[in-house]
Amino acid sequence: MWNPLWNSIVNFILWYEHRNSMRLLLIHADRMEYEAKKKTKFAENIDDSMKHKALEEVLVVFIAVEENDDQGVIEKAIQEIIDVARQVSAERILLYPYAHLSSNLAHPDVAVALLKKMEEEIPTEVHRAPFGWYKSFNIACKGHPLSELSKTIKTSMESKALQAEKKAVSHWYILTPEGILTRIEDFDFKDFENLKKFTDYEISKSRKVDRVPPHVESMQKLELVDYEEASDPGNMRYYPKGRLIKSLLEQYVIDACISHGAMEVETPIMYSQEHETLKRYLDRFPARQYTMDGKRKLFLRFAACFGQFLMTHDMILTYRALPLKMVELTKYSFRKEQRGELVGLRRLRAFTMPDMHTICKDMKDAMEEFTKQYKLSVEVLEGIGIPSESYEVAIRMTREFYEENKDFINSLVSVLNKPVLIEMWDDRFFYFVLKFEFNFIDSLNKASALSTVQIDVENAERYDISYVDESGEHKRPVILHCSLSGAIERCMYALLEKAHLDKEKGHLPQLPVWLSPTQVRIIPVSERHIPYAEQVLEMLKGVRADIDDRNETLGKKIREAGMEWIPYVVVVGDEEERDGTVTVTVRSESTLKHQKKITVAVEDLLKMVKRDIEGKPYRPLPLPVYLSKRPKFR
RNA sequence: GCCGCCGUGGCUUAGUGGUAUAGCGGCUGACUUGUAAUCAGCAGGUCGGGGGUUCAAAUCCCCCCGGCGGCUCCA
Repeated sequence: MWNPLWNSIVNFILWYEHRNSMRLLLIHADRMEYEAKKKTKFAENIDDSMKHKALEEVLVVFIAVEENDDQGVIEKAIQEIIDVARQVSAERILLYPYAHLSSNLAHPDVAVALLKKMEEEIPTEVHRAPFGWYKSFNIACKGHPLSELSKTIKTSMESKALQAEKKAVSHWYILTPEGILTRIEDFDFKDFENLKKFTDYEISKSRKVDRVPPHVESMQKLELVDYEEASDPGNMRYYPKGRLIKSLLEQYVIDACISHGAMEVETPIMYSQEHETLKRYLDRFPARQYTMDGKRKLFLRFAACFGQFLMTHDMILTYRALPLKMVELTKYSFRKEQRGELVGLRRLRAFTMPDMHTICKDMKDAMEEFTKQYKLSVEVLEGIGIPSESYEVAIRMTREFYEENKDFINSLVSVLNKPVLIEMWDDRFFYFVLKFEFNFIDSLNKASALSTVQIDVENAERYDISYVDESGEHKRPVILHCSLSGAIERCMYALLEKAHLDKEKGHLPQLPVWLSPTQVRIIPVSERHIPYAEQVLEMLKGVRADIDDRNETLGKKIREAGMEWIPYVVVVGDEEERDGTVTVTVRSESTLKHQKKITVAVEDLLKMVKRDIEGKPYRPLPLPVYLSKRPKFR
C-alpha cells in the first residue's frame, strides 16, 4: 500500500513541469490519520482540534499552492475536488497542505489564505490539516482505479491571455505591386506558384509530408551538422565544416548590422524567473521555456530582447541619439519548441540569430527605419545566397494600421515587385502593430521565416524605456525588432534545401563559393605530382584549398570531390607541371554528364575564386590540408 | 505535449522465434593511376536502453531514450 502511494507522488512531481498552477494529489482513502508534531517557521496558529484528526471514507487532497495562484485557480480547484468526491462517493474531504508537490511555491501567507478560502467554499463536509507543521500521517488508500488522481489547475490569468490570442481572427489578402488588395480566394495564383504554396501553408494548414527533409541528409553526408543524442533534442553538433559555414554566416550578418549603424552588445543568456518585468512574459508562454531550478530560479532567454531592453531602461536617451540601434548575435536563443516540430536545422531549441532593436522617436521614424531594414534584409539574404525568388513575403498588421498607412504598405510591396501575402487582425493581440517576414519555401512546400522586422508599441512601456525630447519632456519611443537574416541555422537549412531544389532542376547541388568549406581541391595525378600540387596550393593564398594525396585512383578522387560539392576541382599531372597551369572542373557550369573543364594559369584560377568571394568574410580551411590526414566524422 | 511510423558494426542495409547478411568506410598489401567507386586479405556487432514472455528473442509484449511525420504552437 505504501509503495504505490509514494510512487504516485514521485511520478506526479516528475511529471508536471507546468508553472503557475495549483497542484493536487487526490487519494480516496478508507482511513486517514494525521498528527501535527512540530512547528516550522511558517506555521499557522491553530487550536487543538486541528492538531490531530482521524477520518474515514475520506477524499484526501494533497495541495501545493503555487506562485501566482489566484481566485480563479481556487474556483477551478474546488470544482475539480467536488467532481472527484462525487465520482468516488467520498463522504468527506480533507485538505492537506503538501509543499513537496511543487518547486514553485506561493508565499506562505498567500497559501494559507487560499487554503482557508477553499475550506469555506467547499459545500460538503470538509477538514483542513494545519499549514506549516511537521505532521505524521497514516493513510489507507482504497486502490480502486480512481482512488489516486493528480491534477494541475492552471491560472485563469494565463488562460485568459492565451484564449484572447486564440480568438484573434485573421483576414487574408494578396497585395500586388500595383497596390491591389485581393482576398485570397479571389486571387489568381497562376503565375505565382511559390506564393500559392506559402498561402496554402499559412492558411489551409495542410502539411502532409512523408519524407525526411533533404537538408537533413545533406547536413550529415557533407559532415556539417548532426544530431546529438546526449543533449536535448534540437541542440545540434557542428563538425568543423559546419562550424566554418556557421561562423562565416555569423560574421557576414553581424557585419551587415554594424555597417547599418548598429552597436554590438552582449547580454546574459539567463535571467531570474522572479524578475517583475520578465515574469509577465513567462506567464504567457510557460511551456516554451528552458528553466533551471537551483538556489535561484532561472530561465534561458528566447531572444536578446530582455537584455537589450533592460540595458536601454538604464540608459539616458535623448532625441539626438535616435534612432538608436543595438544588435547581438544570440548564441544562443533557447526555445523549448514542441518535440514534434523539431526537424534538422529548420527548427531548433538552441539557435543563433542576429537580434537588432531600434529605438525610434515616433511612429514616423519607425516606419522609415522599417523600410530601410526591409531593403537591407533583401540584400543580406541575397548575399548569403538566398535570392528573392526563393522566398515569399508576408506582411502582418492590424486593420487600423493598414487603413492609416496604405501608401506605406504599397511602397513595401513594390520593393521586390511581386505580390505578397497580407494578414490583418481587427484588434491588436500582440506587442506589434506591423511586421514582415521573408519565408523560404522548401522542396516539401514548407515555409520558414527568415528575415523579419516588427514595430513594437508595447515594450517601451513594459520596460519603462523613455527618451527626452526637444522640449525636455520624457517620451515613450517606438521600438523595432529586427532579425536581418533570421536564425543562422535556418539560413543553412535554406541553402541546403535550395541546393536540393537546384538538383531537381538538373543542376549540381552547390553552396556559394564563400561558404564552401573547400573552395579548391587539388588532385595530383600520381604521387610524383604532389610537390607541384603543393606549389599550386602555396599560390592560392586567401583561398581554402586542399590536396587529395591519398593513394586512390584519379576517378575516385574526382568523384569524392564532386560529392563534397567542391566548386573548383583542380587536376595536376605532367602537362600542368610542364606548363605551370592547372586543369579546373568548374562545378557551377557542369552537370553530372558534361563537366566544364578549363586549363588556366594558377593566377587566373586565383582571380576567379577571389571574384566569387569578394566582399564576403574569409576564414581558413577548417581541416588538415592533406586528405590522408583527415578523420571521418561519421 | 498528443497520435502514428522507425532504430541491426562509423555509414547504408539483409534477416518476423533457433545468438546475425552484404556493400561502403577502416587497417594491411599490391598497383602509381588523366576526370564520378582498382584489386586482394584482415579487423569490427551487449541487434537504441531496461524489463517481461519462452527451452530459445534482432524477431512477441511493456516501459524509457532517440529520429521522422502529423496535430497543435512559434514571444
